[in-house]
Amino acid sequence: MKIMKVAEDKLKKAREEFIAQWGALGTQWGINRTMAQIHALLMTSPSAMCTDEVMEELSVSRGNAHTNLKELVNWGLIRMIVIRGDRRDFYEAEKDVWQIFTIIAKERKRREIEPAVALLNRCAEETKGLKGEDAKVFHKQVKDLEEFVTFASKMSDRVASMKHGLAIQLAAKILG
Amino acid sequence: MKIMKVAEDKLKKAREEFIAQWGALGTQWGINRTMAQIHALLMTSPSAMCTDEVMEELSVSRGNAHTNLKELVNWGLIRMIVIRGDRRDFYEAEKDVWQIFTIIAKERKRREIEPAVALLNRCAEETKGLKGEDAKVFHKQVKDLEEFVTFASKMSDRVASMKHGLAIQLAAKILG
DNA sequence: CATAATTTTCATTAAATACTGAAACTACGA
DNA sequence: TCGTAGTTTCAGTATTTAATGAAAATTATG
Repeated sequence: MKIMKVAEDKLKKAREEFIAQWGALGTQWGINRTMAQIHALLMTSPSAMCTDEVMEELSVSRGNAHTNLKELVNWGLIRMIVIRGDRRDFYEAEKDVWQIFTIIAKERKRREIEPAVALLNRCAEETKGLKGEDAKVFHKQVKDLEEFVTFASKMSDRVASMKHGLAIQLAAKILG
Repeated sequence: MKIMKVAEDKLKKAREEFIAQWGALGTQWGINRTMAQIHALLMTSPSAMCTDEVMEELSVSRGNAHTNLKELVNWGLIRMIVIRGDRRDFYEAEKDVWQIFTIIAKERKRREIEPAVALLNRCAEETKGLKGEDAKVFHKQVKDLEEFVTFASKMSDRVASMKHGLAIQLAAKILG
């Protein structure tokens, strides 16, 4: 089609920008560009897509598309679906923002918080009761960090396990 | 000193582990290893340190030490101090965990949240009122994300600007 | 002002991470 | 059982990011 309606063109441009930039942002939060782009693509797609469509839309290799689709399935941000009479695997994104948030919070906790807590625990334990100025300073700092991070972790769990509506109520209290 | 007391040895081991592992964790949250290690080193140091001491302790180059010390000062996680009669710059870490938390939250917001909000705003604006199934799907998703992220951002501000004591009270409510 | 101590910059090198493309594998229908 | 369409893996390559080390700039001191 040579001539495209202005509205269609606008949408296409906006969507392309969204996908490209979401990919760039992804690298900021420690997920690779392709993974973030696929996520953006599927979140804003009106229908499920197969691997080849993803490859085509983002101009990436099959291996790259495949790896990142699987990773997104692992996270729970997208799911594989089967279409009757089609041998290919299709994928669709979770679109509920609260769900997306809780999934990401859970994953971040697993990768960023839990190892930190484990380390802090270990270091606090190993230096408990040691004498001397240096040991005191070290132990206190590590202990303080441990308590704070453990606490923050519990809070995060609590909030992430709420129903969307309840979380909104809580937020209203805080902001109000 | 050839022979070291057991207690000193234990402390040294624990501190070395803490610094090494904190560095590894740092890479998970998108800050480079050296920066995280310097932070760990200074947080658990009983006194301020100069660049050469940092280089020595972590076995890193002058350039690397310098760059990351400056970056930590920028963040506000450490500060430069002057010692009478010594030309060298010394550095000491902020040790209060609530302060550390608010500084990190602020920086993360600036780097991760704000650009996302700007993008979502732009994309929602550009597709407002467009006709067609695809445009509707795109606009709704982007709008939902925008609202959620804006909201989360406000919450984060609110919590980070609280005094430690108040935050604890609030947390007690949530956990209670 | 000269010089010595220290900090800062930056071109180069090294390390970590992401991507490609082709081969191996799997499942299915003829 | 063979051929085909699709999926999965992975060695090699490209890209991105971090670290080095030496030179340039800055600052204090006699």
